[in-house]
Amino acid sequence: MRDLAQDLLDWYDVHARDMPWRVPPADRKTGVLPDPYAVWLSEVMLQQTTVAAVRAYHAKFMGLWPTIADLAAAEDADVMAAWAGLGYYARARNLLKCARAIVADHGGDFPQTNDALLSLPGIGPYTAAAVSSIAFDQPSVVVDGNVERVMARLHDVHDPLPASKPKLTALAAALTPQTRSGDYAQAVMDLGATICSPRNPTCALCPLRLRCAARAAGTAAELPKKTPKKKTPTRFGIAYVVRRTDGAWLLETRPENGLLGGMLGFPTTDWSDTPDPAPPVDTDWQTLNTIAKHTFTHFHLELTIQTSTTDVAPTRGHFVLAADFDPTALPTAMRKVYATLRHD
DNA sequence: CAAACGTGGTC
DNA sequence: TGACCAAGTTT
Repeated sequence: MRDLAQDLLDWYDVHARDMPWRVPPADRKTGVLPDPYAVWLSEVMLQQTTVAAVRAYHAKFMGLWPTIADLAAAEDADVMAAWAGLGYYARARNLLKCARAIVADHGGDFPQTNDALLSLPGIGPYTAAAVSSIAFDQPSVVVDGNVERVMARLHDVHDPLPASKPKLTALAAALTPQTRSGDYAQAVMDLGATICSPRNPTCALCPLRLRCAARAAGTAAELPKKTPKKKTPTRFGIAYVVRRTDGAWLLETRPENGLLGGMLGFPTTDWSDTPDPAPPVDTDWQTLNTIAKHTFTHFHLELTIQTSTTDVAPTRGHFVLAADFDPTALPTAMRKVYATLRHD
């Protein structure tokens, strides 16, 4: 009886998705492996993020910092600015920590084993397995959202996530081959991203359809089950937009930890049900008619915008000359505040 | 272990 | 409009 993994690899040989950080299966068969730096960068960017969103950022980072030594030597603010808009900013902070640790502790060479990678900042179970298998062909067990879904359907597992994760991981481990490990990891994820998709899976085209338990039971589309989430609350705040009389903008680098940590933005109040006003300058304020709205993972935010022009020294933040102000270096929530200024 | 942590696309 | 979803990690 043919191996499930072999069926998947045969499918991947024909249907592998094209990505700039990848080496196609035909080339991998001749012994060519991808640049581990490019693979690691892609995997961190791909955490909870679509391939479509990652492509441009990956190209930008590889252009600005072609090697891990270049990235390790970069300024924090430049890296955070380049990451702006991609989200989950702790990833960018940990990306730098990881690059510097590899340069300082590993001579600039990527660790090749799952366990060694796991000890680095921003590298958890998924990323350690992905990098060790894709960049070094180690037989690590890669379990991401795609693999969870494929395993849940293949074995018709109805227990809800995240409680069922250990069971799905064990099923994935039983299927992981000892050879072509990198291709296999990418094959399962490609299958989950295309054929075995969350909604309307195209089972008729699936290389595993004849041995899929959920396909037989007619339950594929409703798996994996997930425990229901709470509905997202709305929080409120004030964003302060201060211009100096020479046109300079008052901006503030947010604290390392917490929401939008380490990112540049306009000074704001805290974000809560009833925020305390916290203007960064003692001056007269004008309130805009339009409210900037933005949704984060776990709450909606409605920001009232107050503006002023003053040369009074602020109590927090720093002025950035108009010529040096780049709105694309702001996270999306702050870009919406900026965009509101000209449309209000 | 549950919660925090972004964003853009889709239904 | 709103809820769900995407190659998770950290605390």
